This record gives sequence, C-alpha cells and structure tokens, in this order.
Amino acid sequence: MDRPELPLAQLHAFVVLAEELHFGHAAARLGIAQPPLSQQIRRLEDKVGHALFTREPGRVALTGAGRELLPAARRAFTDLADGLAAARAVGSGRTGRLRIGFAASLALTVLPGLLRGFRERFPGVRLDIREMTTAPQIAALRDKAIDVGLLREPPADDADGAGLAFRTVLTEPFVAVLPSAHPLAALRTVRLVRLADEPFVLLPRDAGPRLHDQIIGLCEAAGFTPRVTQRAVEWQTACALVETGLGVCLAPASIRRIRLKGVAFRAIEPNARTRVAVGWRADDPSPLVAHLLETVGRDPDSAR
Amino acid sequence: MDRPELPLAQLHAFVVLAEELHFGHAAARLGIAQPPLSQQIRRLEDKVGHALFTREPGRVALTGAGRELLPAARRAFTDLADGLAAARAVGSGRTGRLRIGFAASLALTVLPGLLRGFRERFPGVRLDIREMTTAPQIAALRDKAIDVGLLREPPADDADGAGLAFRTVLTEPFVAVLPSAHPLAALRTVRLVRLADEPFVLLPRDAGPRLHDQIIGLCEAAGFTPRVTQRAVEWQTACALVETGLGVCLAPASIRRIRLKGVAFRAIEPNARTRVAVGWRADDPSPLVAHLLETVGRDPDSAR
DNA sequence: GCGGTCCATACGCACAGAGATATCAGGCCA
DNA sequence: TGGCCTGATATCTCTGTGCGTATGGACCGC
Repeated sequence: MDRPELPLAQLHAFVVLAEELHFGHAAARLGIAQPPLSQQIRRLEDKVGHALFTREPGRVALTGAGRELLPAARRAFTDLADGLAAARAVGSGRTGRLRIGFAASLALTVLPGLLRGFRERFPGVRLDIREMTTAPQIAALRDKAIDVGLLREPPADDADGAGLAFRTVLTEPFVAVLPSAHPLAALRTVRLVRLADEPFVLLPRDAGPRLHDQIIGLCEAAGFTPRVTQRAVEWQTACALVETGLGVCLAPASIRRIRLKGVAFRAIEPNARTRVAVGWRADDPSPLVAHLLETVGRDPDSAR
Repeated sequence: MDRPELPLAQLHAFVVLAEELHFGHAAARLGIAQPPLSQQIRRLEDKVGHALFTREPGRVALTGAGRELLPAARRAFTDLADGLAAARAVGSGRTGRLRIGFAASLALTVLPGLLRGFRERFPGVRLDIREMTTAPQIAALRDKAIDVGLLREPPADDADGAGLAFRTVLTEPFVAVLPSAHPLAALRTVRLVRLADEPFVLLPRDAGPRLHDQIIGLCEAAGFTPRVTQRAVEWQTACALVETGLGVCLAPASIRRIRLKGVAFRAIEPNARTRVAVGWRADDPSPLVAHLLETVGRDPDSAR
C-alpha cells in the first residue's frame, strides 16, 4: 500500500468538473470561485502527469486519461462514503452484532422482554443468543466468545470476575419443587428443614458454583446437609426428575413458568432469594453493550 | 457526490496501523515518528466520530467501526492506484485505442509495415483499422470517427482541411493499366496521349476529388479529355474491369502489387506522381496519434 | 521496585494548498 | 468593433495539518 498521490479534494473537483464539463458551473457546485477550481485541476493534472481535460474554447471535454481516472475516482468516493457510514453506524451502535449468553431458566422470564425492548430500539443489530450456564458464560466473556451474559449469582469482582462487570437485574425467591403427590405439596409454604430427609436433585457444581453453594448453604443453615442423588444440567430436566419421584429440589421461582404437570412449586421458609445479573467485559468499547445495559435498566419487563 | 471528509493521508496511516497493530512499527513503515501517527489516527477518529482502535496496554486492536472502515479504505486505495496507473498508461500512449482509416490501395504497401512497426513499439494499443476512400476519411477525421487517416492527395489546409493536418508519407508514379492483349502493353513505357481514344475506368469523383481531378488533369495536359465509361470504387475493381476489356486506367504504381492476371502495368510518359499522406486532427491531444506519426516517419518500410 | 516498552500529550515549526480578488486572453455574437 | 462568456494567470492570505522533539503515564517483566 503506497502513500496516496492524489488528494481527495482535487479528485472531488475532478469528478464534479467531469460531470459539469464547465469550470464555472462546477465551481459553483463546489461552492468555490472559478480560479481555485482551475488550480485544483491543474495540480491534479501535474500529479497525474497528463492532461485530464481538453479546454477548447467553448467546450471542456475529458481526455482519454481523464476517462480512465473518472470511474476509479467515483468508486473510491463511494467506497469511502459507504465505509464511513458503516463505521459510524457500528460506532454509534445502530448496527452490528451482539452475542448474548443466557441461563436457560431466563428464557421464560427476563430474556423475552429484554430482547424485544432492544430490538425495538436497535432493529439493525443482529443478536446472537446462546444458552449457557453461569460458569461457561464467565469463560466465554473473558474469551470474547460472547459480549454479554445473563446469569445467576455472579462471582465477586475480585475473584474470577476480574476484568468483568456485573449488575443485578432482579432477585427472586427460591421455591421448593416437589412431586404433586408429595405430602408437603399440600402446604402453601414448606419449611426447609422438612426436606432434610428427601433426596435432592441439583445442578452440577461446575455449571454455577455460587448458585450451587448457595443452595447447599441454605440447607445447612436449616440444619441439614442435602443428600444429592441426581444431577441435571437444566432446571427443566431437574423438574422432570422431580416429577418422576427421584427427589426434590430448590429452584428459582421463575421456574414456575414452565408449568410442568406432576410437580408443585411451594414457597420456602426461611425465605431466600437468588440474584440474576448481567455481565460484560468492563473495558468493552462496544456501544452495543452499553445499549443493552441501558435496555436492561430501562425495560419495565426486566424489573418485575 | 459529497465533499470528501477523510484525508487520504490519515486513511493511509489507518490502513497501515490496522495491518501492524503497533504504533511504533506502523510509524516506522510510514517513515514518520510515532507521535505524528498517534495524531493522525486521533484526527481520523475525531472525524469518524468513533474510536477505530482499542489501545489496551500491550495490544492495539480494531474496534467494530474500524473493521467496517478498513476494507473500504483498502478498496479506495486500490481503486485510485489502478485508476491512476490506467490514466498514466493512456496519457503516455502505452495503451488505449487508435482508429485508423486507410485507402484500400495502401493495404498492400505502406499499411502492413506501419502497423507492424507501431505494434512493436506499443503492443498495449488496440488498433481499429477501417478501409475508406479519401473523402470519407476527411469527414471521419472531422467527426472524430477516426483518429488518423492514410489517404491519397490530401486537400489544401485552407480548404476542406481546416483543423486537420497532413503529412506526405511517400509519392509514387502513376502507371497505365491495360489489358494484357492491348497493343500498347507491348511497350515498356506508354505515352499518355496514346490513350486518348481509349475508354477510361475511373474512381468516382466523390471518393477522392483531388486524385480524380489530378488524373483528368494529366490527360488534359497530354491534349485530350478522357472518355470515362466506367466507375469503380476500388482500384482492384477498376483493374478487374480493365481486364475484361471495358477500358484502361491510370493508377498509382503500388497497384502492381495486386498481381492481377490479364492486365499489364506500364510506366507512363510524361511522368507524374501521386502523394500518399497521413492526416489527423491538428489539435488532437492523444499521444497515440503522435506516436503513430513518429512511426510513420521512422519506419523504413514506409519510406520505400 | 526498577528499567523498558508503548502510547498519549504538549508545543512549535514549516509548508502545502485551498481560498479570494483582480486581471488577462481568446472566441463568439451582434 | 465592442461586449460577453469562458478559462487561465498572478498574487496574497490563512488555515490545516504533517512532522519533529520532549515529556508523561500506564503497564510488564525481571
């Protein structure tokens, strides 16, 4: 890529003159006087090394060299104008691509409203959403495989979260998930200690250590260590296991939305809540991330 | 076509930096110090309105906006470089198109050598050659339908030739064209007056008035007015008519080259010569015309 | 903690070039 | 022949900006 030889201003004058074929009119279109235009063209011709126009009195015409240069100059201008427009669109966040990781359990709660709100404001942005549990989202954020994550129980900033930022989107209570036929399902509220002897279904600790440990902690605070007999990667799966009688589980309240027959969701006592947060790279310059964070804060759906 | 917003120098710096992703190296490649490069990029970013690079300590990377602008800038540069090269090629006459009109009778004499010589020197130039008689060539030159004409007996500059220039390429004697069986064909030289009673074959006056009038003038100088019984547009045709016994004719000596059986070519007395000239628009800026004129002057074949 | 790397900033200089005004020269038409 | 249109030329001004040196601040590796 050599250093550019032809100033764009002169090429602009050239293109306009090639269209007008009249120095006075071209100068008017350029918003300058006629002598400067003559100079521009002259300088350009000096640099090219050949005349670009023939100036017979009365009519200005392109030379062969000018005819070669004209389309190239036009292409260069449209290239630059298009590129500039595209760069500004991306820079301002009106267009581009945003990769969002989300916990599967949010697909029925915050996610739809958030996506709807964002798409209304930025219809030109392509959203790549992919379902992932908490720990993979952290890794994907750091690897720049996703730009934003919607996850449960974010890590502390000074631990795994270095370089990442998180903001709580909402908190929700835990509920007990029981088979419908289970005796405790007859109660409106289940005291946690009553689950001490039940087999537990839990998510693998790898998927989201803090949420996992929080659940264990709740049980221990209630005076027992849960006996985990099954693991399931998804809450839906966990509920299905509960329904088949393989155990009970504690889950975020939004899990009610899946309306699985054969399982009952009951408030627990003592009360406990889990946080849903949005996470991103703290130094990400993308305006799309900023826009999404605004949308999270603004969207009334996400506040429920 | 709007006024260009982005100086090419800054775009150049941008492209190089995007390739190096290192201010120091990019500045070295540009042959400048590092601070000026930082300024260039900064100014460009100001004009675009968004950051084009992220400068995390240790690594420089393109932003989304930068990624949009980069290919456009590259395209613009290659467009301009190609266009400039093409314009210079055409401007210097290394390439382009040259339209040449020529009299059919020259196809066997000056034309082949001329074209060969020109093509050797300018292999990139496309030659459009078209056979035309003298008068149409004059009109075609003026209408810019051809750029150069090879013709016989050019008009005077102050008459039809206004704005056109001519240069004599060669002169050649007239010869008498006779049927082989004609009694005069037995002589080596034919005195013109001996043709006084013969029917004449001539080209139409419209095709080349000066040549036509010159032939008539020769006869009248010899003391008779030729009785024209046939017209033929081409010398070849005229010779064929002579062969069938429809008359005799006077033709430029190069007509011997057609080696038609049944006709004899004989020198005439008094001697008389006809001129072959090259013609062009006096104000034609095309370097190809100049090159062709040089070739006409230089080519040894054309001097024969 | 210390030097080294890397980029940004500050300041100054110099020059190209873009602009204006005024004027000139060549054709064209009345 | 004189007015008019068109484009070129001359001269001046001034701004943008390209480049340099000097310096500062952040981060990294030893």
